[in-house]
Order: sequence, then C-alpha cells, then structure tokens
Amino acid sequence: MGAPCVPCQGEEMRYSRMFIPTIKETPSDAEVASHRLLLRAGYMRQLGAGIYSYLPLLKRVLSKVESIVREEMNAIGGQEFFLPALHPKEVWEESGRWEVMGQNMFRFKDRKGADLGLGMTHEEIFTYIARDELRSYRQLPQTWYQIQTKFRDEPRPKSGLLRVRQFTMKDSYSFDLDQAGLDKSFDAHREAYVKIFGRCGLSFVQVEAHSGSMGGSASTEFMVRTNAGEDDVAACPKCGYAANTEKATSRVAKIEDEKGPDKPELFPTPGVRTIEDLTKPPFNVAAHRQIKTLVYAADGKPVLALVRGDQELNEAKLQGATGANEVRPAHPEEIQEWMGAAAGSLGAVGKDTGAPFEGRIWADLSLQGRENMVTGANKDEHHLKGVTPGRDFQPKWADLRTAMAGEGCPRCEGTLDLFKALEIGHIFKLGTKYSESMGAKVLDEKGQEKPIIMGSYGIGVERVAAAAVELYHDEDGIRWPLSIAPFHATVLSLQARDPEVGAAAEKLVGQLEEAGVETLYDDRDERPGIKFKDADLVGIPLRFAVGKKGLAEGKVELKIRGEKEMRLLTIEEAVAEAKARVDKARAR
RNA sequence: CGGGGCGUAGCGCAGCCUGGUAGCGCACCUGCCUUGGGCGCAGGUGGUCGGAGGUUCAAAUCCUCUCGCCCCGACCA
Repeated sequence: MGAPCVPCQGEEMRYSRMFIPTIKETPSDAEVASHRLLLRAGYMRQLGAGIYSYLPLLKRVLSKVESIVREEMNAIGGQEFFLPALHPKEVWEESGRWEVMGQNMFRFKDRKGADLGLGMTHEEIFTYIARDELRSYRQLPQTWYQIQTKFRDEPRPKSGLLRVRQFTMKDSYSFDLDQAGLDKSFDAHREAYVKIFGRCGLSFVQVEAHSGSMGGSASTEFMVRTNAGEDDVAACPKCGYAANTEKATSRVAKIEDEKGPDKPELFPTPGVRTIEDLTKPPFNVAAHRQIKTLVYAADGKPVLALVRGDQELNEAKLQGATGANEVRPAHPEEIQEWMGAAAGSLGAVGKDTGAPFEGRIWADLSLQGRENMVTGANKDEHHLKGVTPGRDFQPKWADLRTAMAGEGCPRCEGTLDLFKALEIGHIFKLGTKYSESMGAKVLDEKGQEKPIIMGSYGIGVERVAAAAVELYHDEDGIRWPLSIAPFHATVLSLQARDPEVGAAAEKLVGQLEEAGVETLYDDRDERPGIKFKDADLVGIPLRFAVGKKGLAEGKVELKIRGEKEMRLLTIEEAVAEAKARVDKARAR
C-alpha cells in the first residue's frame, strides 16, 4: 500500500475521542465468533434482521479490504465504475431475471407506479452499458468493476455479517470477443483473487462450484474453511480436488449383488416408512441394497429421482439433469395422486411407461449395473424385491447424489474429506447468457456480428472481514491480520495521570505515526486492566504498554496480539520494530 | 414457507404459572478511594413491561390479534 493508502496517514487517533463502544457481556443472540466479537468490540450494531450499522472501527477495516481489492483489480486492467443500486424493472426483464430472482430481490413502485428493484448483482446494468457503447472487437477486452452496496432479501439472514440483506460487493465483469479471451480474463481474476485474499491474511481454498441462477459454464468459489460457513466442500487431500458439494462428484465402490429372481416380487412391509425401517429385522435389507425413490416437481411436472438407500439426492444436480428452472419436492397430495401410494412405499417399477412419469425417471449412476434390489411397490406398506434397474424400469442415468466424506476422489485414488466453508469470492464464466438476451454484440474483424463473451466476478467485502475474525480470534477477542486491522498498533498509557508516562506515550505515538504506523493511542483515564481487556478485544496487532515499571528502565513493552512473550524495548527500538512489521505487510 | 424460542432500563436477566407499589447485575451520573488484566465504598439517573384490542375493581402477568428478533429446517446470485 503506497500512496493511495487508505484511511489515516499521519493522523493521531485518541481512544478517548474515538467511538469504540465495547461491551463486557455477550449479546445473547450472537452465535458465531465473528458476530459476537464484532458486536462486543464495538465494530458494528444491528439495525434489523440482516442489516447492520458499521461503526468507525469496522469502516476502517472494510476500507482496507477495499483498497487491497482496488489495487489488485487495477493491476489486471480493471476500470472502476459506480453504478446505480436502483434498477428499473425493464432492464431485468431483458435478461429474464426479473422473474427468476423471485422474492430474493427487493422490489417496490415509485410514485408514478413504475416497478423498481434494488440491485442484488449488476450483470444487467453493466451489460446495458456494454450493449449501447461497445461496437467493435477493437474495443475489447474490457474489465469493469465497482465496489458497491448490494441488496438481497434473504429468506433467513443469520450469523452477523455472514448472511445479510445489505452488503458491499466488489463485482467485476469481463467482455471478450471469444472463448480464449474469456479464459484469459477468468485466469487473470483468479490470480488477482489469490493475491487479494493472501494480502488480507486469509487462508482459503478454490473449489469448483455450481453456477446457480448466474448461468454460465464454469465457476470457482473462494472458500475459507470454518464451521461458521454454510457451504459444504468435498476435498481430496491427495490430488487437491475440491468442489462444493452442490457440484462435487465421487467414486463409489462397485457392489456385487447376488442373483435374484427373473422379475420383482411383492412382499408386505407393515409399518415400514423409512429406509432405516427396512434395514431392521425381520427384513434386514442393507441400505445400499435399497433404491430410494424421491418424487419431485420440475417446473411443475412430476419426475422421479432414484438414489441408493444410503445416499442423499443433490437437488442442484437433479435440476441440472432435468434442465428445469425449478425443482421442488412433491407435496404429499401430489405424491398420492401420481404414485397411488404415500411416501415410504414408493418405487419406479411400472412408472416408466405411461403418464405421468414416462421418460421422466432419473437414476443415479451408482445404481447402474445393480440387480436384485428392494424398493417401494407403490402400494402402501408393500415393497418389491429382486428389482433390477434397466430391466424392470428404464431410467435416464445421471450423477444425482451428494458426495459424502469417505467416498473416492473422482480424479485420483484418494478419499474425499468434507468440511464447512464460507464463500468469500466467486468467479463465473458467463459466456453469452446476458449478451445474447440483451443484445450486446460487436463486429469482429471480418465484419461479422458476435455476442460479447462475458465473465462475472464477485468478492464479499464484509465477508472477508468476518472470515478473518472467524479464522483469527481467541477467548480474549479478535486477532486481526496486520494488513486489514483497523490500526497497526495501539499504545496504552498505563498511568494516564502520570506526566512522565503521558510524555513517553505521546512521544512513542508521535514517532510511530511518523514512521507510517497507524496508531490508536489509549489515553483514557482508566485502570490498566480495562485498557488491556479492550486492546485484546479490539484485536489490534501490535500493543505497546507504557507504564512506570518499564519507564524505570527507560523501556516500553511490546506484545504481539496472540503471542505470549512481551518484550521491553526502548522507544527507538519499538518504533523500528513496528515499522519493520508494517512495511513487510504492505510489501506483500 | 414449516417447526421452536424470545420481546420487561443502554446490555444481560428475574418477575408471568397463582392478576394487587416493576426488580437484580453490569453500564451511566456524583463524591471519596484506587491505578500493570474489566478495583472498592456511598449516593443517584433511567422502564409507554414490543404494539393494539379484550376480560377484570385492578393486567408485565389471563385471552385475541399484530409487529419484531433469534434458532432449526426448506431456500439461497
């Protein structure tokens, strides 16, 4: 961080004048560490569900994250914009997403009755500009970005800053003439993101992801491994394969079945409602020998999804396989009407011919080649045994199951691990989804009209800060990485009324500022204990304590937040040490 | 959208079942005291009990409706 360095250079910040409302008691409804600590340490306050006010300390952290993002985006040729958050309906209708976004978009009418939405992402708005202004391949490629507030009416805001309804996002968009250009833009972003998150001090992984309602061909998520996260990642420690479980595939061991009868046989199963019930006596059918039959509505039309009894269906994969816009579990009444039986006794046998399921049965690949299995008979409290997929019914084969820990890696001989993770960034190859629907085209060198090939790339700014807190905290408070801490250093005057202590503290603060070390000077007339507690809670990396004890030897005390040792240094040594650490963090 | 929980002083909570003067701790203010890990003593300030309606002589407490927040699930660019 050189010249454009953010908030404060050469300024002197006195704790007694700064608004840092720390609280001793833990707010009762804060569950995750970042939520609890950001509230307690005076970084933010809640205004409503998923709506937070950012206080001065948090604003400083976010500004630092944004500066790092800006530097790295500019370094790959990104140009900063600032687009409206207020979007007329018509723009979103062009891409079809006014409909697709559903309740997740905040919507309202203006005084004239016109429909407006609050921006939840900006593909449409950037494409609108590109469509009007980009005419020739000579103008490509372009990389445009902004750091802006997004609004999403989340069904369930939670976990403090991790899932909110208003937040700051760096979003960028690349415009290229061809696929090779997109690949370059995508890779440039990937490298920029690695630098950004690295400079922010985060440890993170890149994982293959599902594109969701963004559309497009490929996407990579940047994830921080933490139990506070809401995503599940399957990863192979051996080859590095990592994917969101929405997308992850796996290798399952082949199961050899015993030969069964030539055709399915009906048998009564009184009281059996679940896979587990069937595994118990007197039936004793192992879960992996059962076919789990799930009834879904895909864009309103019935489909059957089959997975092994010991596996879970992945709805995102089912949606992909069916090509539907929306899939949902069928309601009990629909199940009764379509299947003629209630959940618990459902099966695919006999359903592949005739309405409503003809040609609409999908089965997971792990059922391929299996025989002599057990499944529901579509007659309450009855099942069929000796069922062989492909003989007794004809499904369409697809990867439908959710990958599980302990299954084989799809890329190598390794075994998959599963862990919770928090998404802090996501990069997408969009292709022509928006340029085609909105008519963003350029002429190529042969004079041919071509839709612009687009990419879209996001970083959740608050999530970067919250992820840092999740990753780096202890029972006393936050332990910020130096690069995004609200201040590099804090100086505590332990006996604020003692003139000698005050003078030494002021001298140290002055020299630190001069050396470019952002310093919070705790000049309050408080007991030392309060200052130590607050310093730990707020989490500033370098803590200098100036007190009578040390001054007796002409020294001040340095403690690095999160480390045990304290060191006694002269003021000159202290300043040199702080400067060295800060310069090193900036150089990264 | 389904299930559960909670709204009483700035924060954390008790009181509610069994209706009858609204309480405790922290914070805050004043004074004294204390000063290397959220001191001590004394005295204070502060509450339409989320809102509306109802029952009752009387409602924080019982009933109805409503708003908000949190958790689990569903959903989630």
